[in-house]
Amino acid sequence: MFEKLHKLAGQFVHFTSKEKLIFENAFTFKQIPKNYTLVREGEIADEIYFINKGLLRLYYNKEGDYITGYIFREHLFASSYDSFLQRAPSIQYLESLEECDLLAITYDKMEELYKELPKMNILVRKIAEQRFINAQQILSSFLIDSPEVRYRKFAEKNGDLFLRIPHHIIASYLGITPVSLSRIRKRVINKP
Amino acid sequence: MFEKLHKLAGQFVHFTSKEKLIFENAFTFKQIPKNYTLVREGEIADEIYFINKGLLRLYYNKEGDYITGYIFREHLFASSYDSFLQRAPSIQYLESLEECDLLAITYDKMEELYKELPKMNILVRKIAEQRFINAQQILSSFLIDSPEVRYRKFAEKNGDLFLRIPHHIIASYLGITPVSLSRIRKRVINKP
DNA sequence: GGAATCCATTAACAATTGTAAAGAAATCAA
DNA sequence: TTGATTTCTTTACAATTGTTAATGGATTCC
Repeated sequence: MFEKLHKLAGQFVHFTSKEKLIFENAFTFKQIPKNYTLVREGEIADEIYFINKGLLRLYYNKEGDYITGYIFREHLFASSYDSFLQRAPSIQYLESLEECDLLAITYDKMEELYKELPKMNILVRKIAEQRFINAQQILSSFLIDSPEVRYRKFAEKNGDLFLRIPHHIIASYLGITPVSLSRIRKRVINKP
Repeated sequence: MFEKLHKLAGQFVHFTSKEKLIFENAFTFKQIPKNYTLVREGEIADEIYFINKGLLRLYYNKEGDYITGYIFREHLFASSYDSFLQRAPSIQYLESLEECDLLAITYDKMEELYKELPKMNILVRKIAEQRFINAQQILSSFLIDSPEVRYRKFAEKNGDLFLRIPHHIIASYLGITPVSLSRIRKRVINKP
C-alpha cells in the first residue's frame, strides 16, 4: 500500500519506523472509478493524491473545449497545485482517466505533518523542485521544438498512453488539435 | 543591500536578528556589466542570484539560434535551476540584459544554511512552490492562448521590457519569430 | 443486442506562422 | 563623428496548422 510512496520519500529523507507510521497515517486510501472528478473549476483543491494505480489528468475548460494541462502517471503526486498551495479557487479540473488507487492527504494534515516531522519540509522542497524542473522541461519543448518533435518526444516516453487514453486528450496536451495530431502521426509513420 | 531579500524571506519565515546575519553572510555582492555571462551551456551552475537591480535572461542555443527561456526581473531569484539543483551540466545560458546588482549564494553555502537554519527548508520550499506555480501558468498560456493573446498578456504585465531589451528576445520567449511578433504588434495597435 | 455516443481519420479551405531577403533606423565601438 | 553592427519592419512565398464537416469504426449504455 505504502511501498511506492516510501520509495519516493526514501530518495530524499530517511524516516525512522515511528516517523514512517506518522507519515502513513496522514494519508487515506481512495479508490475511484474512471472519469471521476476529484477537483472542479472554482473549487479549492483540499487534497493532493499519490497515485498507486491508474492515470489522472489536469485540464482546463476553455469555452467548452477541454485542454489537458498534465497527465499524471503512477507513483507521482497529483493535484491542482496552484489551488492547493494558494488556497484559491482552482482554474482546472482534476479527473481520472482510468480506475485509480490513490493515497490522499488533506491540506490540514499536511500542515500538521510539517510540525510533527520537520523533515517533511525537506521532502516537499525536493518534490517541488523536481516538479519545477519538469515543468521547465516541458515549457522548453514548447519554445524549442515543433509540434512534430514534441509528438516524437512524447511518444518515445509515453507511447503506451496512445493505447490507454483517447488521442484528443494527448493532442491538447501537446498544444495541437486532434486533426493535427492525426496528420503528424501519419507523417511520422511514413518517415520514422 | 539586503532590504528586498529580507522582504521576500519575511513573507514566508521569521528570522531573528542573529539568523538574519547568518543569512546575509551567506551571500556575496556581485556587480556585473550588460551582456555578462554567468552560466554557460555545459557548465554546472554553482550559484543562484537574487537580483537587486537589472535583468537576467535564461536562454537555449539551438543550432545557432538563441531562444529565451525566461526573463528574470528585479527582486527574484535567478539561476539555471535544473543545473544548480541536479549538479548537472546546464543546457542553458544565464546572461545579463542590463548592468546588474546581484546577491550570489553558492551551492555549498546553501547546504550549510540548510543545516544552520532549518527554517531555510521552509523558505526554499515556498520559493520552489511559487516558481512551480509560475512555470505552470506560463505553460498553460502555451496550451490555451494563441500567440497574439500570449503577447497581449505579456505586454500588460511587462510592457516596460519592450523599451529595455531587444524585441527578438521577447519573441522567442513568446514562442514566435521576430517577424511574427512584429506582425502581431501591428495587428494589436490597430485593434487594441 | 441495438441505439446512441464518442472517436480517429480524411478532405478542403482559410488563417496563421515560418523563412528568406532587403532596407531603414538605431545602437555601438573605434 | 563615422563606419560597422545590430535591430526592427516589411514583403513575398512556402509550410504548417486550424476549422469545419463528413465518414466509418469503436465503444458505451440502456
